[in-house]
Amino acid sequence: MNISEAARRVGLPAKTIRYYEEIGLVTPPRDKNGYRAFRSRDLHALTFVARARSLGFTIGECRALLQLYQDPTRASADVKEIARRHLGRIDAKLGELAAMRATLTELVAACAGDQRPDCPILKGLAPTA
Amino acid sequence: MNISEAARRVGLPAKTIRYYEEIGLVTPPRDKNGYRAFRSRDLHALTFVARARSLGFTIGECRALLQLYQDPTRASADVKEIARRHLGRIDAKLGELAAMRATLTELVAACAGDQRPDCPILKGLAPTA
DNA sequence: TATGGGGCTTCCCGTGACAGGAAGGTCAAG
DNA sequence: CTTGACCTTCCTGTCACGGGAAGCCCCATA
Repeated sequence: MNISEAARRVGLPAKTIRYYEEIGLVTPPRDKNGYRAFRSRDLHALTFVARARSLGFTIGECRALLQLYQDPTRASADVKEIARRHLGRIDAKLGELAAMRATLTELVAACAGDQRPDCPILKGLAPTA
Repeated sequence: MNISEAARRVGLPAKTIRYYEEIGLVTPPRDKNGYRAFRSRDLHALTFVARARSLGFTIGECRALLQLYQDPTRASADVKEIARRHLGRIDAKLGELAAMRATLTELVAACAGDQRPDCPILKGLAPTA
């Protein structure tokens, strides 16, 4: 199977699949003409990575998860540890964004949004001293 | 005032301040020895940008906000529009992260996290078919 | 058989917002 | 006079790709 068909099936751009091959996440063999020939295991790996990425795992984490996925002697504790760390990052990010949102919402609510120059948003950003 | 003192006062790394000068957010004059000489207006602008950045505005938005800040004939509507757009981005991001968090939390809860290979997290990432 | 239009390949540059580090000039203190 | 802390520019790397150029390859149609 050629790359565009593989891309269609796993829902990733062909560019991304080439990149994943370059960094060693998948290693599809080549046809005589040099075209990549994707096997079902390649599609499996790509789908796995696509899902992990959509949950926000980094490429490094995807690589580790993929190796665990392909290792029948894995310990689920190792998988869980990676996921827990990522969950921590997500919570941290959620906290940051919530704080930004709170401040911004206040400022936006306080701003008249008309033709006058007076603006609580700019005042909120300006140095206090 | 030299860069390290300016950095200390506005709470930004010197590297970042040089970068902000490079992209034209601040234009401190130079001493005879070539050192940047920060005036209070430069410190004001840097502090303003630092705060806007901490609220998640992009550099482009900071540039626009800074121009409005420095323009006494501005309309607060223009400021508010930038802030509203950004608020929309934050809400979108919060939504994405909340969805990731929900899925991940389920998977992590379902995983025993022991020495056995059976792992609901990996199952959740694996292709269904 | 020529040709035209896809699809495939590699290679290189650009993204955002900086961080790290090398090479070298400058300044104040001892 | 030297040392060490500044400062400067310049180059490279980050993360996860996207865009686009130059050049094969394959198939269908005239």
